[in-house]
Amino acid sequence: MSCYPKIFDIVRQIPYAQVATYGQVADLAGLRGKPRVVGYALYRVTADATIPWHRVINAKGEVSRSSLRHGNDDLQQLLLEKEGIAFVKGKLDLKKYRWQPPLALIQSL
DNA sequence: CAGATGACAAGAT
DNA sequence: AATCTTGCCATCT
Repeated sequence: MSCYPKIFDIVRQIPYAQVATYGQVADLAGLRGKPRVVGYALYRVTADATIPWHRVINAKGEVSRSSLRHGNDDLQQLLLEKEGIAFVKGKLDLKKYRWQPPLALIQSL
């Protein structure tokens, strides 16, 4: 089991109806420039942890579909839509839904 | 042990 | 605007 407490902690802090990009999470987790590690961390823990993994998306504002997921690639988008996030052509408005991390978190970089 | 892979991002073309 | 290239690093084969 990989140990990425920071990443989980960050993701867990994403509020309802908001999303964060991998780069953003990586940045806040002290992994500046290593968004892939975030993806991997989530990929391994998702099934185990109770974190809002669906609120983590790529920088393009789309949900990543790999089909290697829990089993459902549409699930993520579905959950987000359920939270009130509007998808347009499989993409969402990052300007609108992007999570703005607490200042304390930013300063702890 | 070495090479390939991947839920990505930012810069260049 | 869209696609290609490079960087980065844990995990997989």
